Amino acid sequence: MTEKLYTIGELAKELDITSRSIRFYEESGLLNPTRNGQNRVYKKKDKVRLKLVLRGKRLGFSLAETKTLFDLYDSHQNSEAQLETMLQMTEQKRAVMTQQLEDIQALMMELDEVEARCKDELTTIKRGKIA
Amino acid sequence: MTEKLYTIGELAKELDITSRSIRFYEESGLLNPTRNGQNRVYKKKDKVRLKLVLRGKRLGFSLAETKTLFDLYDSHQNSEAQLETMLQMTEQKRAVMTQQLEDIQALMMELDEVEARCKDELTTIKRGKIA
DNA sequence: CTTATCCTTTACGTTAACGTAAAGTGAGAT
DNA sequence: ATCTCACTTTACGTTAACGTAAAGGATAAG
Repeated sequence: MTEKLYTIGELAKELDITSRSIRFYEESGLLNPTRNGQNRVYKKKDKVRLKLVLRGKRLGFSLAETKTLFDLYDSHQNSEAQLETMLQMTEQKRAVMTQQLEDIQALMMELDEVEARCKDELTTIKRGKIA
Repeated sequence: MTEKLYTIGELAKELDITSRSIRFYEESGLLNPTRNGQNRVYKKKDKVRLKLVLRGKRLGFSLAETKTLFDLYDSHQNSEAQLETMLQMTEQKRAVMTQQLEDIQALMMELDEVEARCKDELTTIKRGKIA
């Protein structure tokens, strides 16, 4: 069973980003694809990493933050200091996400209201047109 | 009952941002405080707006997007086109937030795992120290 | 053989969201 | 009176995350 490989273009298309972005993430130390000659070759593992980067972005992580997490995760040294740094970061992120959850819920409710009003208004307008 | 008023510094301190940011938001058309001479005077309504801007930021809204929403909300013209634009935007944002919710849940679970491992490792290390 | 389509590197350009410094105004305390 | 402090405007600087153009190499199709 041979592993599935990707070119940069394929990955870009599939994840709906540009090749430039992928190269930039590599420049930033977030990816390390192998090479076939001068061309980059991405494996499943690389794709997973890339997806993690994108998820991080959606959640408001900077590339630098994501890199720190990757580095911590990669270095399997697990020194006491490292672990505590890790726990500290997770704690912090948890707080941010909790806040985000609150924000999302609040905004969702407001969107519901706005939507209801809009639809109300629209039907009123249309009734006017009929009459 | 006289309404409570704020200076820019008070607002900045309370919301933990800089005065510069608040001025920048005004420059961007998001705020319109009254003046006492040359000094800005903020009322409750302005504070609410500012809070909305900050919540928007936490959710990944650009200032431009927030402004568009404010403008749509402010202009009470409620033309059919306007309303449909509004509905379209809310729909779009709802999608983004749904994605964010998924992302948060996924990450939360991973954080749980990481935390568990870290704590495990730490107690192991400490047991080693005792022995 | 050339045309097209990927890929590559190098390097300068761009945008958002402020930071920061300079220079000045107005009110209150000493 | 002058000092201090919070406010003001103007304007240039900064950072992240790419965009984009230039110039070229490799491979498959016509």
